[in-house]
Amino acid sequence: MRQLQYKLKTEPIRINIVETDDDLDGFIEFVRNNQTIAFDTETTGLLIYANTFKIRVAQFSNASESWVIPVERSVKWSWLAANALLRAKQLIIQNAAFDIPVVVRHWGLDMRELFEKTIDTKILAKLVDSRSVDAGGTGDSLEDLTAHYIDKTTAAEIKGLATAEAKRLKIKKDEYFTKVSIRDHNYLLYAGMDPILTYRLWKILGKLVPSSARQLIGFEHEVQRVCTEVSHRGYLLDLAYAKKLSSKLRATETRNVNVARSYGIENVNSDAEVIDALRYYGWFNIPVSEKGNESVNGDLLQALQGSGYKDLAKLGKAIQEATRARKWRNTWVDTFIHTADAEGYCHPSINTLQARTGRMSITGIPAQTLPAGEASIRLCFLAEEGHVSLSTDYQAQELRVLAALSQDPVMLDAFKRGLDLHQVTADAAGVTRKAGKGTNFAVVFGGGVNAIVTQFGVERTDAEKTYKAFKETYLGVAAYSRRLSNQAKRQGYIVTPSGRKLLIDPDRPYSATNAAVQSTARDVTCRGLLRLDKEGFTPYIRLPIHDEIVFSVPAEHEEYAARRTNELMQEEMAGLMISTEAEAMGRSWGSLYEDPDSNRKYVLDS
DNA sequence: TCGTGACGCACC
DNA sequence: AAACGGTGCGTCACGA
Repeated sequence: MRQLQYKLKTEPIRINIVETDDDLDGFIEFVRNNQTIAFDTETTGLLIYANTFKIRVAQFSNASESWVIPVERSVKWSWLAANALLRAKQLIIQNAAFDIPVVVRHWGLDMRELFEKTIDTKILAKLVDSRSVDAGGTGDSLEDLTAHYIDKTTAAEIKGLATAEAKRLKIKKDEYFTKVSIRDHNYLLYAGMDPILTYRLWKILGKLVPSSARQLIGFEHEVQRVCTEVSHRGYLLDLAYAKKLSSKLRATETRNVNVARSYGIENVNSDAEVIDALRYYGWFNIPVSEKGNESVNGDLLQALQGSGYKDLAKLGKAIQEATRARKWRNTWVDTFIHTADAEGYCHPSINTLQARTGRMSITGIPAQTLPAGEASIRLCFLAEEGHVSLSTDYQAQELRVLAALSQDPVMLDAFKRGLDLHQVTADAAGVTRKAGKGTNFAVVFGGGVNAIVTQFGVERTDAEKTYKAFKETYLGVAAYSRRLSNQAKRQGYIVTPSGRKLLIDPDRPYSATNAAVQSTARDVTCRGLLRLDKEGFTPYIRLPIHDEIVFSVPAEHEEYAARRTNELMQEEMAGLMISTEAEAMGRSWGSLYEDPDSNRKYVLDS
């Protein structure tokens, strides 16, 4: 058997590499003697559901001894590794949302069984400090956490490994994990070290989770399990439609690129070229970015179209349409086509605790950033055969949460009476609903008059008037914001009602209100998600998106599903109902967005 | 040839 | 007195 040594600071680490069947006895004994085991895999990439995806190595560790099983070399070894997972009483994994679906898909293990005995160090780390490294926090990757909690040198070696090794082996970095020899010393050494570090992080982080947040540990693991099940099941792609849309977008791009070319612009994405051309045609009003660079943006292209100069208008429109068509194709449609699995399902990656407020992020199907109120992209996704799409979302979720948290009597009363809060704010200032709405949102975001003007396009005098009226009308919100802001100043953090500790930047204490609202709103959605799960809805969930959950439900039960998802998702918070609305239509997700008046079948308020 | 910063643009 | 919160992704430009 091959053994490697590593020195973690001063402590010797032993890494055992299985090379022949004779080496397995030691591994079996290790599994028998260690009820709690840290687990990790090395794979050929990150796209778990791609045809070419393979598990290369499986690693099992305690604090100082690691077993590396090159499962790629033997079905029997894969089987033994799978069995080790079944035998373990407790698994410690860094980012179980990756490794568990990997072994479920490739070794046929049961997802729920694995999640139920897993502690994810990434979840623990997020509950200790949810900030990214850029924001002054610990980050949540194994490397960043190792650097912060264990040892900087080790972290640097791991972080630099793939780059350095790719260079040494004269291959691209992306190819390293696929092409490196399964017997490569460094590859095996660092594969062996990963679960050692994970195990040690578990020991350290377990003690650091604040007492207020301890109740969230179980909750967050449940949320992760449900979301990983959703991701694992995937969302059915309408491949024929997607391909048609892709060529349509390509045609639009080509047509408009040719127009731009006739004005001397080869690359519509190059700001420098576009600006040169505009100057040539007599347009000198070029926006300047925050860093002082001239740049092309939507406002400029819009201004050209309204300029009254035929050529400039034509050029502005062409550039806008070309770049949009290209972006839509690259970002959405072609990505869906290329990442769909063999059965035609796309698998969103759901990071249940991505943002510092705890908000989720969804990549793969970047569901959170699809064009709003626009059907064509969502028409790529279908409910199952015989099913329809159902979307249930919270109504004015963040504003209701703000009302509940602040207990502002005017806001609470307005919601309880079913009034339109944007109009209530507008009326208090005698301005348009648009100004009222902008002000409501700006305040939730922690902004002031400037935010209302620049973000929501409100006249400055109206913005000033409405902002003032907001403060005078919702005295409870103002008091709540002061309270939170003072707390953040005094102790550097706030604690949300669920017990989540949110560290607030000392130079931005006013952001505490937004942090509390955003984080609590996220908790509302996640609690709803768990109630849905408990009642067996998980197989029908396709995507959670901030304040909304998208389902595929059997057509004959759509009315029941609409009613029941409403009942399960809504919840009362400090006397105010955070209510929902369910909407069902055709088979495609996009059908919820097209022709809303004529085709809508069910719209049920909670 | 890569990784990264800056930017714009999608969203809640 | 005033304060723009949280994300992901594609592209270009630039420097190692």
